Amino acid sequence: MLDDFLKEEITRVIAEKYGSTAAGVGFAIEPPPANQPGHFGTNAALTISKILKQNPFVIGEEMAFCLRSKEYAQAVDVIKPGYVNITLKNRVFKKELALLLETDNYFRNNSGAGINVNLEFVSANPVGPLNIVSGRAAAYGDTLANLMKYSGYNVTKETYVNDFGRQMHLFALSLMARYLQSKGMDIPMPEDGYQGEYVRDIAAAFDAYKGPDYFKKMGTVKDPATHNEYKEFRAFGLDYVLKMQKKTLERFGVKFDGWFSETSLHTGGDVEEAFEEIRSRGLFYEKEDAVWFRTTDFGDDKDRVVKKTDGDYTYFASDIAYINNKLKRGADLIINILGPDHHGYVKRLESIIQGLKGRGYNEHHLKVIILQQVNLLESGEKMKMSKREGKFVTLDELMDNAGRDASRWFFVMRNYNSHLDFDLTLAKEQSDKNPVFYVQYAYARICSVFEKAKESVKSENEYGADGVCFDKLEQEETDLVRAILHMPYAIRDAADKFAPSVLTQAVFDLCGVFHHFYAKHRVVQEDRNAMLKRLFILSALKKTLKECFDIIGINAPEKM
RNA sequence: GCGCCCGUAGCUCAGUUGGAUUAGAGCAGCAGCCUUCUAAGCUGUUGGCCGCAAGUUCGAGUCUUGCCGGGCGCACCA
Repeated sequence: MLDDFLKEEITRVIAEKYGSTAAGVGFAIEPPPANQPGHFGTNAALTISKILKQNPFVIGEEMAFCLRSKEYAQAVDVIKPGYVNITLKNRVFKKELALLLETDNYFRNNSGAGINVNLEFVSANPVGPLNIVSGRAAAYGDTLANLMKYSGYNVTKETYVNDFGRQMHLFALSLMARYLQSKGMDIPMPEDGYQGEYVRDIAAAFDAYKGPDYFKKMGTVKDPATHNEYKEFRAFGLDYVLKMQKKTLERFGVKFDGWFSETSLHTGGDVEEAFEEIRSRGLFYEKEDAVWFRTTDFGDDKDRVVKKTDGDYTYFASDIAYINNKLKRGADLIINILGPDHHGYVKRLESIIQGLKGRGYNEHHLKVIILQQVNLLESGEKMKMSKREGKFVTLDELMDNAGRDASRWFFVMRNYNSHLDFDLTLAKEQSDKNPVFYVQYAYARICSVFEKAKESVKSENEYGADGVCFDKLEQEETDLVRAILHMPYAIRDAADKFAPSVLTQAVFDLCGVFHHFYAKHRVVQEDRNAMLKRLFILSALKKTLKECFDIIGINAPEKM
C-alpha cells in the first residue's frame, strides 16, 4: 500500500531528525486539496511541532529537504502552516499497479492476523419472516465479516435462534389456534399472539403435512398450552420459519457458519457451567428466592436477575451461557450486532465477559455494535411497522421491489450509528438516484471498453506492465490511479472502524473519478501508446471494483 | 428522572488521533453536453450563524460543560 509506504518513510525521516519521541506522534497521509500540489500530503510537521515546540513550517522545510533526495520523489512542496506534499514519479504508480494486477491478496492486510472473531448478527426470533431491520443487520454483518476477513481475522458468522422463551411459546400457540380455527373450532388467538397472515399459511402447511386424521386424534382442546400436541406445533413452526429465514438470507447472499439454538444451552449444561464460573468470582447472590448477578460492579444501573423466584432462568441467563460457549469454542473477540432497542443491554453483556474471564476484559474481547433504526419511507412518509400486528415489510418484499444489490448497498451505505431512511418509492424506481447503479454502471462501462478494444488489441499481454509507458500521465489518469491505489487503505480502514460505509463511500468516489476520466479521454483510439496505457489502468480498476463489489455483496454486471 | 445515539445545504449524509485563509458529496433546483469505447454518464451553477451558549487552544464542525430539539431504552419480558 502506497499510503503505508509513505507513512513509514516519513516516520523514518522524523526519527532520524527529531528522535523516537517525535516519531511516535501520529499523523495523517491524505490527498491534498484540489488546488494544492502533490499526490500525497501529510500534516506530520504540524502534529510533531507540539512536542518539539518549534515552528511547524520550519520542520516541514527540514522534512522536505530529506524527502527530496528520495528516488521515488518527483517533487516535495511545503505549504503554509506546515503541510508537506509529495509528488511521486509516475513509474512508482506503474510499479504499484503492476503489483496490484499480479498479486492475489493485494487488497488484503494483516491487522487482524490470528484473531478468532465470533460475529453474531440477525438473531431474530424464529416466529416469522425476516423484516427490514434484520435486513440491515444481515447486510451490515455480512459485509463486516468480509472486511474483517480481508484484514486477516478468522471470522465465524453466527446467528442466535431464540427458540426457548416466551415469544416462541406465543408463536406456537398462535399457530395452533390458526390450525384449530381452520378446522372450524372456536379457539381464540392468544393475547399478544402473532396476527400475521403467514401464520395461517404455516397452519395450512402443518395440515397438509399431518393429514386429515391428525385433527381427529387431538380430541377436545381446552388449554392449548398444556395440550398433548402442543410440542408438535412448536417444532413444526420452528422448523418451518427457520427454513423460510434461511431461504430469504440465501437470496440476500448471506450464509451463516452456524445457527445457534438457545434451547441447546439449557439442554447441554452450558448454563450451569457458566453460572459456576461467575459464582466462583463472587458475583452472584440470592435475594427474595431469586439469583442475581452483581452487574452494577461493571457500571450497570442495577443488578440483574438470572434465575427467577419460580426457578426459571431469564433470557439473560441464556446470554451468559452463550458467551461462555463462544469463549469455549475459541473466540478471542466476540462481536454482537444488536438492534436500537438493545442499547440498555450493552453493560450487561460487558458484565458477562468480565464475570466469566475476570476484570480487565474490554472492547478487544467484546464489541457490541448497536445498529440504529431503519425508517421505511413511502413517498416520503414514514411507515409504522409492528410485528405483532403483522404489518411490516419483509426482506423478501424489499428484494422484490428494490432488488438484492440496491438493498444491500442501501443498508451499508450509512454508518451503524446513523438512522437509516429507506425510501421504498425511490428504490422501486430503479432510477439514477440510486447510487448502486452509479457504481455498477462504471463497471459495465469498463467491460464495454475492453469489448471494444478487442478490435484493435489482439492479446491482453499487450497492455501488461512491460508493454505500457507511464512517462506522461494526464491529470485524470493520475487521479484515477491514485483513487485505485487508495482502496486497500479504505478496506483496512473500514474493517478497523467496523464501518462498511467507509468502503461504499470510497467505491462511490472511485467510480466518480472514473466517470470523469471516461468523459474526457478516449481509451480505444489511434494513439496506441495512450490506448495501451489506459487499458492497463482500467484492468487494475476492473479488478479493484470486482473485489469491492464482492465484499459488499453486490453483482458486477458486464452489461447494463 | 437516569442512560445510549443523533442535531452540518430544501432532503439524506461524509468530515479520520483538533489543522490546507474556500466546511464536502449525493438527491432536489437552475443552465449546458450524445455523427466518436453504454447520456443509468459528464460539465457549470444556486444553496451552510456546522442546534444554542460559554470554556480549553496559536487554531474547534471536531475536545469540555450547560441548555434546547429528535430517536430509543430503563422488567423476576424476550
